[in-house]
Amino acid sequence: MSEIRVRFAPSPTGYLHVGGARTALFNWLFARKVGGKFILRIEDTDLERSTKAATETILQGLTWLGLDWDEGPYFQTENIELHRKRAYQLVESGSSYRCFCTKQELDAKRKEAEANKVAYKYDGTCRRLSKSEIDAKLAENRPFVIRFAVPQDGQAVTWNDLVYGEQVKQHSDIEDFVMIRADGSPLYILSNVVDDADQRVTHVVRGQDGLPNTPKQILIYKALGEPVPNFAHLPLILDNSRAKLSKRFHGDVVMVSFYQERGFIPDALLNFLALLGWSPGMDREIFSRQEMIELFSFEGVNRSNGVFNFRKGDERNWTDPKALWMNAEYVSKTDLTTLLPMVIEEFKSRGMWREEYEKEKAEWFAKTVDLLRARYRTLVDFPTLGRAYFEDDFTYEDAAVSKNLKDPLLKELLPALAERFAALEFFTLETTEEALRKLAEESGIKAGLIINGARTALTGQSVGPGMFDVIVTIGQKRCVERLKKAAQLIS
RNA sequence: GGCGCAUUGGUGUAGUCGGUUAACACGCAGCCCUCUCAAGGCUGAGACCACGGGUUCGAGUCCCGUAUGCGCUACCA
Repeated sequence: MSEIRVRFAPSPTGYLHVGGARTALFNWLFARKVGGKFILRIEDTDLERSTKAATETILQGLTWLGLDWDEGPYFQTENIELHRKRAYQLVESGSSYRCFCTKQELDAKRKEAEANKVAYKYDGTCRRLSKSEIDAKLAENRPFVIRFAVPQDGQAVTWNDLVYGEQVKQHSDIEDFVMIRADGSPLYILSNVVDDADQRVTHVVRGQDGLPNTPKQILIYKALGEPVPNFAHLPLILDNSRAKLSKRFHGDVVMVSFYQERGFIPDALLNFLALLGWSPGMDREIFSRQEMIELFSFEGVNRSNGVFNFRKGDERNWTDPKALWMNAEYVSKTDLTTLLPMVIEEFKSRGMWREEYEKEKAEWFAKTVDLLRARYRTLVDFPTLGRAYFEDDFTYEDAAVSKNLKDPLLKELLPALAERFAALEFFTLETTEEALRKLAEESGIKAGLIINGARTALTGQSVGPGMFDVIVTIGQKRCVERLKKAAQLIS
């Protein structure tokens, strides 16, 4: 059994989007599972639209996701000579031919067919050209394209798609497609096959939009005398109105880089993407990379298109709620030692990182992250929602202030609490709680009033971890200062 | 228009060879816990398995048709 080889072959015409990431993921999972090779090939033959920046973005995205490739990146443009050579080889062998029809002629025929409501298919005019006719046109320097001569034998192309099962396509339904343009450049349909053959790809795993041109490609493989690879087509990802996901319409949510910016953990995104179109067939949804690798199979891939459940303009659910939930799971369940570097990175990129966090306050930092994580959904939440735990210049949320700092009694109580906190010799969960409850008791009011008032005074928010954890985390000195300061907020 | 693929609650999915009160998760609602919460616990609503015919004692599961959606239909990739 020879080596199994798969490839991810994006065209560098933009960012890496979630659909592409999922295709890459499935290729990667399969390769890792069977001990094969995962190849990266950049299909940059569309010179007009391909950019160096897009290639960078794609590589960066895959790297961030941890989808490491074993070979490449290969660039399709570097192989153009081979593509051309192979096409001419087919002309020699008679399975392809030069077509001198002009675009204008073809357009006219297409229009006519449309007007008559007949399916347009190239009529094979040039396929019937005699040797002398061809030589004559060549002598006149007439431009030509190279078309594949689809067998007219009433047979069909068949293959067993690993996801979609047995497929049959009649030769008569396939037109003599163009492989080489008049300017001599190869088309995707050809380049793709030649590169896959050249790179000895054994399994073509790609989006379902590649399904219709698979028969054509199989025809090319056969004419070239190359082994036909296995094909596995993946369902597409649509939006909730069943339209294709696009940057133009949906904005940044389709870009992998956006998830990185918004604080996603790569494993969480991968986990979510994997389940969008694949299921290991069990009542579990959280899988580590290793588990996904072990569990992956094409039989588990769904055949119907998946819906990316996201609504524009919902700030809280800025992407599919399930993706957010999954990321939250990862944020709160990932080993702290694994999570910490990611959080630290987040602080660094926001200029909130301090030397002491990796020295004398390293333990404090880790504990604080651990305390906050259960309520956070993304990495970004730590420096933003959690700002008050790390910086003194946090903001008081209006809603929190009006909810918890309403009672005039607090104007006296908060400073009083500050006094008692300041007097504490040991600042612990127990001592702070005792001090606070005692104050409440002596004042004849419910502890909750002071607790919630303190919450907003200390963090600017109305939600958070258990209050005494918050108090101890923020520390004696800062608690005292903030309690005094907050009293001024009360009218 | 032609060719192809698909169709289980709002979303993602499970339902091997036809016999289940159609399962799980997200989301949603309510309740509990509690010093708060977007955290945790519990409960619930929500699917006549697209529709119509068959086959069968019995179909989400098999067959045919229809509808709908999506893809392809380029000298784009």
